Amino acid sequence: MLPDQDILAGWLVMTEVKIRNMEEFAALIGISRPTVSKYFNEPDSVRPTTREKIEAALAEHDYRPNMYAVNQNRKLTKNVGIVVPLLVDPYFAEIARNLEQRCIDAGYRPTLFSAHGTPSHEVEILDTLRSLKPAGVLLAPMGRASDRTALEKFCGKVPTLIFDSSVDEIGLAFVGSDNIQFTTEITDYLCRTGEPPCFFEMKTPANPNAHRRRQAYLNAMARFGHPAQVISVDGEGWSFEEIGRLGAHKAFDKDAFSTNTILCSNDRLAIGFLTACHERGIRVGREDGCAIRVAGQDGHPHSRYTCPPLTTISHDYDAVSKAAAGALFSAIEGAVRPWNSTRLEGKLVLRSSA
Amino acid sequence: MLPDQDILAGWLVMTEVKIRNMEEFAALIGISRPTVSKYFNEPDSVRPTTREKIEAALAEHDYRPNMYAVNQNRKLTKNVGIVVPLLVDPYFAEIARNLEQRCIDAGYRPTLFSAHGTPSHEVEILDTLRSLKPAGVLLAPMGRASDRTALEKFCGKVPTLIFDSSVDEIGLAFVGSDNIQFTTEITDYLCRTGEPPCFFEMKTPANPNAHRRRQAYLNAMARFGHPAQVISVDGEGWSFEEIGRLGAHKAFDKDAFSTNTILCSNDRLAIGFLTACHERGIRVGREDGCAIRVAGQDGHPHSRYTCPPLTTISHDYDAVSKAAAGALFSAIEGAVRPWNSTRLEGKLVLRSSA
DNA sequence: CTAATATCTTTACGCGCGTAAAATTTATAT
DNA sequence: ATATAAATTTTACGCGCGTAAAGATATTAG
Repeated sequence: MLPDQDILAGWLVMTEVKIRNMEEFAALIGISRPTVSKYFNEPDSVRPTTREKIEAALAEHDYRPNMYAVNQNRKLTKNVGIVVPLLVDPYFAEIARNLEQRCIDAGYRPTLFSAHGTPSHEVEILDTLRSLKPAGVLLAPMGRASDRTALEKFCGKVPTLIFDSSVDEIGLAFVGSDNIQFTTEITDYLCRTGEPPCFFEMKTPANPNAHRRRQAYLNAMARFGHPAQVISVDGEGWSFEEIGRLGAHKAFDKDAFSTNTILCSNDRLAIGFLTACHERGIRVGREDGCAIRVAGQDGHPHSRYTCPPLTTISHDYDAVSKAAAGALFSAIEGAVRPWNSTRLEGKLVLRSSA
Repeated sequence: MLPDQDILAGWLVMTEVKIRNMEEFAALIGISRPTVSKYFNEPDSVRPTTREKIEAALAEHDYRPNMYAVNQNRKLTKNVGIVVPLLVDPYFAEIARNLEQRCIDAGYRPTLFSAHGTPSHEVEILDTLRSLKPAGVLLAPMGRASDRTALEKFCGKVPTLIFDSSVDEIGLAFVGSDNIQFTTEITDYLCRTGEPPCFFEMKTPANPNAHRRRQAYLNAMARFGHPAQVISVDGEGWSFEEIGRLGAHKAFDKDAFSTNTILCSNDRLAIGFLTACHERGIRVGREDGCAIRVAGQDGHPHSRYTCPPLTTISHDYDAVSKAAAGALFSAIEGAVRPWNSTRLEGKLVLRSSA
């Protein structure tokens, strides 16, 4: 019960009243706590007139339910975890941003996590996540380095949608880009507009997308009747630019390229490749006077600003995040569907590098 | 109380027992719940022998306290909010990563937030943050567009350390880089090694760092006895690369540069500037045959991979985040100090662009 | 206007844990 | 061994809210 003098004080001084809990807040408006509780869980479940009263009071006295008390008994909260392998990579930052917004719009409370390129970190995140009792998780796994057992165990306990990089048949479903289409389309473009490309990649790529892309390149070249060449460079970890740069230098040193067109497995490798080209004084582009053409894959946020701007095939960020978030939400809300994989097409982005 | 058959089952099947709460967990080990509770709040506060018993049980039955129940009564949790204006900018992603790790190492639970370049988002984050009852917050404000009133109000309720971009005398303290030193040092370098630079910036910069840098440039040029030229380009928002690119084109069109050396207010502007140069066929660098020199400021993670690699003056990421996190933690743990401002020096990174 | 229905109020309990106080056991010092 | 301090157990209460049940009230349909 709220003492009368407090109500009076609140009436006189407005925002000065400190509301400690739902009880006090309800008393202030003159309705019962259970009704207020109902409002917070489903605003439409109360009569319009009471809803107005609550919202009016809400505007004046900035009370909000104690989220810890709210979630204590709830078996599933409104939390959604978003996990990416490396937030310092703007590609992941961008898709995470997109997913985050969709969660908010759907009434969930997203929390962002990055494994920062460290597999052990990924496991710790899953651990942390479990104690958050999330309604669901959107997870872009690290890939090869991921602890499969830990992932599987986690997916068994929390509704998890895998995106970006697939781990076979784990979680609710997979949503990502169609890497086959990516590489096929850009290979096709490169073949049509100049010398057929070679394929520049990491020897031990971080995730299976890279393998799909290599295979798609090989298939496309075979279909077009061109000789294929894959250049796999050394390097571990997530410093793709540096790996690309060093690998390019090494390849140039060995005169490894049998063509003037280089298709990189991803944009970050291509960025490093371009740096190496600049360092060697090699002009890159499709114009006259350029020695080689370089293309990437991903539509990395930075690809527009490389020198020359990078021709690439871009993820449909919006479509991927929409599909991923949508699939998770419908699963959370009860839809039961067998595991399935959605792979969305990318769009060619023609710029001056190739 | 745990029924005997469950204990037996636990003994036989090990991890099969589902422990629902601290009561059951304590009963399993044979100690009292309050002691277990004490352990979780301060492992050293219990006798070594009991601690061992608890940790042994912990290793076997993956029980962890319900964090919602734990935080419900706690006035301050172990949560720490980390808020940046734009996580898609690798500069912020990198410093956030650094801060996050320091929080974990210090026993706090960091949660990452990005305003995604939208001021209203920043306010919403502060709102969300309040309901998290964080022990403290590390906040890099958006700057000019921030809602000062909201910031001030928030800082009055939650121990908040401001970093990166200062808002005068708000929060516990400010930790950031010494923009004066930044610009003075790189201006000095440019003057010593070639034509004195002009200063390329946004007309309406996002945060006060830009003003400090411009002023430091003007002061340095005056001190060195060189004529100063500031080129302020149009553009709102956080798409610095595009603003730099378009601004550079416009400036070149008007033949605005009175010198062959351009010092950009930050690296992202410089990246856009370099793109414009490439688009116009202008060779950038300090070597023979280059038309202009371009330098940035920030030591952006990407600056190593521009073409040419960007000469810049880099934040001491490690020192800044160490000072920021340290100041917050000591304040949380009771240290009372008047508001103060720490500005750390940057290090010149010489690359081929200037 | 009455009946049926939707909404609200009252009352009451439980969640998982923090935490205080008093009694008891254990460790350490004399 | 005894006194003293430290750690632990027992007991008990409260936090802020979800939620169920039963009765009261308001709304809508007929």
